[in-house]
Amino acid sequence: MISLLSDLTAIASAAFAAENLAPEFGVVQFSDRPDLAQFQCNGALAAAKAAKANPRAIAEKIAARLKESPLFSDVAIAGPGFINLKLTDAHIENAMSPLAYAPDSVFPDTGKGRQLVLDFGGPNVAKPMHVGHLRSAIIGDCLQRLYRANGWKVVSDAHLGDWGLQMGQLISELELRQPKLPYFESVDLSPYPEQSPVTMEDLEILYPQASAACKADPARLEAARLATAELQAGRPGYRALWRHFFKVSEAGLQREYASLGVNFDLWKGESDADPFIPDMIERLKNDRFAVMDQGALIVPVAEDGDAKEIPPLILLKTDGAVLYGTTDLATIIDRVREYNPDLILYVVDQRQHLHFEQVFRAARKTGLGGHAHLEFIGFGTMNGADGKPFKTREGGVMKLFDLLAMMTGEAEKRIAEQGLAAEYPADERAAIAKAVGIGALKFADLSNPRLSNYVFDIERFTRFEGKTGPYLQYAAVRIKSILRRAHEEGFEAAAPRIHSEHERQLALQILALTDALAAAEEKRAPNVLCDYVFELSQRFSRFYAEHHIMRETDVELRAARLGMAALTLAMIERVLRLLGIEIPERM
RNA sequence: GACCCCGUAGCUCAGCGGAUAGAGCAAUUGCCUUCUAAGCAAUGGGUCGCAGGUUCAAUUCCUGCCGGGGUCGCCA
Repeated sequence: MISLLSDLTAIASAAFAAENLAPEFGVVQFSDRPDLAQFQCNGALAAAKAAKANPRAIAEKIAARLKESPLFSDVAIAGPGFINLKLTDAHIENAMSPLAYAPDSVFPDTGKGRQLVLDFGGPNVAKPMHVGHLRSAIIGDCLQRLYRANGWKVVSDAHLGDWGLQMGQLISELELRQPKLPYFESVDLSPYPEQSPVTMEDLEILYPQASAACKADPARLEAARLATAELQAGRPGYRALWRHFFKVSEAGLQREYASLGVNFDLWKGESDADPFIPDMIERLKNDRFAVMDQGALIVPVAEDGDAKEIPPLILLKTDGAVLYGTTDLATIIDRVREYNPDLILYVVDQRQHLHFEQVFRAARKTGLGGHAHLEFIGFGTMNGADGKPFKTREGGVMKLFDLLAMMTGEAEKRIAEQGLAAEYPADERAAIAKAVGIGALKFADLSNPRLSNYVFDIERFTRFEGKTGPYLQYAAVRIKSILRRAHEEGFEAAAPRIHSEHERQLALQILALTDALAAAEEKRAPNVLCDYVFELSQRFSRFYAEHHIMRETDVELRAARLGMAALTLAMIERVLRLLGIEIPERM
């Protein structure tokens, strides 16, 4: 692992310590002024403030010590006391050399020995997946890949919504339509039929109608509530029917996630927490954490110093049914018992922030979270051109399946427009279009900071120019093409060397990946990776425009440049893999 | 009403205590008989919502205001 920033920070910290100043002042960062330096340390300014001393005088002392290190080709003081640093080319080349034969050594071992559980706050059973679930899937998938690559043990859970009111709504709706089905007898008639009475298509029609009926008619809502409570209480026919709903939906959801290239270790749902609920409630009542209030069983979670009143977490409704707060809390018990995680991340829409704040407080207060740090990873919405959450042209919620088809179609159009892949077999062309369409969508989504809302603009996302997924895929394909030709010509590659400013800038960016990976993990921010890989591709393009590799007659120089190209590709591949974006072999 | 997020170039967005505020798109201008020009090089474009405050230093932190989005116990 090569973390230039950590290494340089260690050296600068030692210099501060040697001057009897706090080593924390030695933080080194990439330079804000690339025209002046590669790296900078601003610690002298802060140290001067703390010691009420002259910042330039402190900077002079630190710089004098740094100049003793053979790593630097230049140590300079600028402005009020910035310490500007440049590395020697020899050091940059040395730092790159391990990467050339072990590219995976870029990954920082930040997660070593630590366990992460990733909760995707998944879609609801019996409802089709739509764009609202897109960001959770894309961001969550990127995070699971990133944490795994950085050495964490990761367990990801789709965590389907399968235990709430929507199940009762479906059951009572179906009961109304087909009262003769055995599931509705109040006595246990098991074994129930193995064949589901409904298909996914049936559910997609059934649910909106049930939902609308409940909105319009209080009696229907009451029936749905009752069915929910009875399902949770264990009524055999309802449980059997519910299992059919779950199975039928799960198959459909797995297909949709797979087409997006997203996989989970666990396909659990809220219902999997059910066995833990009775004990949990018993314990929380005994320990006086849970109290009755207005007919419901709640856990008060207000804390001193709250800027506003935080409502309590409701464990049991007046009718005895549980809510998602209950299952979320019980799920923590399950996860602590099963994995004893250090960290649990919830990748869920920002609008659920308050809900998770309540759950986390309840977990902390009652101690049932073990030593796990619970963290809410919120995200903004994908909006239409009108600034409202993205809808179909007809105003309905767009299904994920349709969105992916739309992206692939647009990609196909773009590829054809450019006359790319024209003479490739049709199936390869289709595969490229799919990779480009999905890559465009994922990159557009991930390159925004998580919390920002963004506007869906298919035309912009699928462009091959600018900061887009297709641009990056194409950049990688171009490098592949060069390497393939070189191979055909029998040209050897060697360790990358620095002969020009373009090579120096490219090499520094290659070496910045470890720090970018660590920063992306720490901030749980995929956009850091997007920024990194875009900058890397741009620097490669400059290098590529300036230095013609194949035409280079100096054999050693050509070999070093091939090595640089290969190393750049290796880094782009690694980052795009973390983003969940495929790179075609050719385009 | 309270609380949370957001207001930065024509557009979409970064940056979030430091040196000349960045990128992509759009605009203008060069560069393809040369590794895929989907690129590269260059130019123009900003009182960082408004008003105060803290600091040697504020787009960045604090307060107030204006504008947009969101949330506020028995849905998820």
